[in-house]
Amino acid sequence: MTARRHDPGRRQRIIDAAIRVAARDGLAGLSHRTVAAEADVPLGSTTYHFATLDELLVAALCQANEGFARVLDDSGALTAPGTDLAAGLARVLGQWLGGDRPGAELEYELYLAALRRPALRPVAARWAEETAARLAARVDAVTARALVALMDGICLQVLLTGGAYDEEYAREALGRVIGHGPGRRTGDPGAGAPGT
Amino acid sequence: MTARRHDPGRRQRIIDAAIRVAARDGLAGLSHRTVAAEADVPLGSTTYHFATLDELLVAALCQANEGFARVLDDSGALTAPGTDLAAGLARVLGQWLGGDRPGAELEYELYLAALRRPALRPVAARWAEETAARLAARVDAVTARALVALMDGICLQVLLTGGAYDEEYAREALGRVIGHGPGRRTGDPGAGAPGT
DNA sequence: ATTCCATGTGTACGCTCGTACACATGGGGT
DNA sequence: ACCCCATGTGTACGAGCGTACACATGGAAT
Repeated sequence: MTARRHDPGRRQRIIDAAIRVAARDGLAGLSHRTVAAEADVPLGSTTYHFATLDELLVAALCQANEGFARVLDDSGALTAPGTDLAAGLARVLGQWLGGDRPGAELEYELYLAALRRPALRPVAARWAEETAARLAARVDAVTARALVALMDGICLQVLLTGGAYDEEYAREALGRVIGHGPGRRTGDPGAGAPGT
Repeated sequence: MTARRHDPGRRQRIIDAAIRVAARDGLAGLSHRTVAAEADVPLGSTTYHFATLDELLVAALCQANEGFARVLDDSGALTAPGTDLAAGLARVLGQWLGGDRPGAELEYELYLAALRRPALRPVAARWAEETAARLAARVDAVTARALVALMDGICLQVLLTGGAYDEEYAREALGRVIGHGPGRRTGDPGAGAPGT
């Protein structure tokens, strides 16, 4: 296992190169050759470590999935029981979408690729489950699932339509999903007034 | 303009063929040649009517977008003021996802392609706006936007993870988003109990 | 010391692709 | 009647692709 005679980090460097290529040119621009060029390794090396592109995509998606999870964990929105969860999640989404837009687009493109590539589905499903599990520290399981779905949908609309992210709108929508569950109420039922 | 000497429906037939190809093999399998073969027209004809693949995608997405809209309209969920909107929407999603799964996957794949193809973004944005506008007949604008996002996220998770669609869960989540707004309350706050 | 094989490297084949281009044809404006 | 050009058709070219394969190399097992 420890035997990597010449280039111990070769495999990892290929994955990193694939992520850079996909972030720059999209999944459409990802091929054994482009990755090999980006990683500065010969073509045969990429085909040796990842016989098929799907294998490489799975490895890249697994690695990219950690991006949002890290932002979520670092935010402390889940660990502080007294805080407003909806506001915390809305802020996390803003950080993620605003901080590294190309990276966010890449993560989402890899995630969405599961629609047509069955090999990626288990990885995508695992990401959704793990995110829901993190949220389950603050709310019940059904609410957690719904929150993941809503966050997915909000991100989707921002990234797809190219529109700006509206944190206050996100907070309001997330708050409604949390509101009826056993999670903390924001304490002001009038916040979601129909007027506006 | 009315001048279509030999094959008046040529352009439309190419769009239809593109949709069939994309539904069968995915966007990755869509090319001028595959579309030409499916439509039974020579290669040059597809390049003549759609100089670039993006043009063809835009035309296909515009046409595919009508799929969900039709299901939504036919359901009557929006036109009957006295009914439970959340339940109606949940049922519509079930019909759409269960009725023509390949068609639904195609619609979503085209929709999601807007992430990397700016040419598709206006079309994707228009779909979201129009859907929200339809919902605005029953709820306020903010709620309508949130409902679209949540429906997007729910469909996404079903299609991406390959899991089954849970209509009762969808009804509950949609109901919470509507609940705080001017829409009808379901009247049973205990429905979202953490137990199940 | 010798052997073995996981790993690394270079090259070639056949395929599909987008694009370009030359030519055919016939309806519509003149 | 005539010509024009939008439309239709066939073919070719160069590029990039996945894949396969033959060969190089040097730790590790013996």
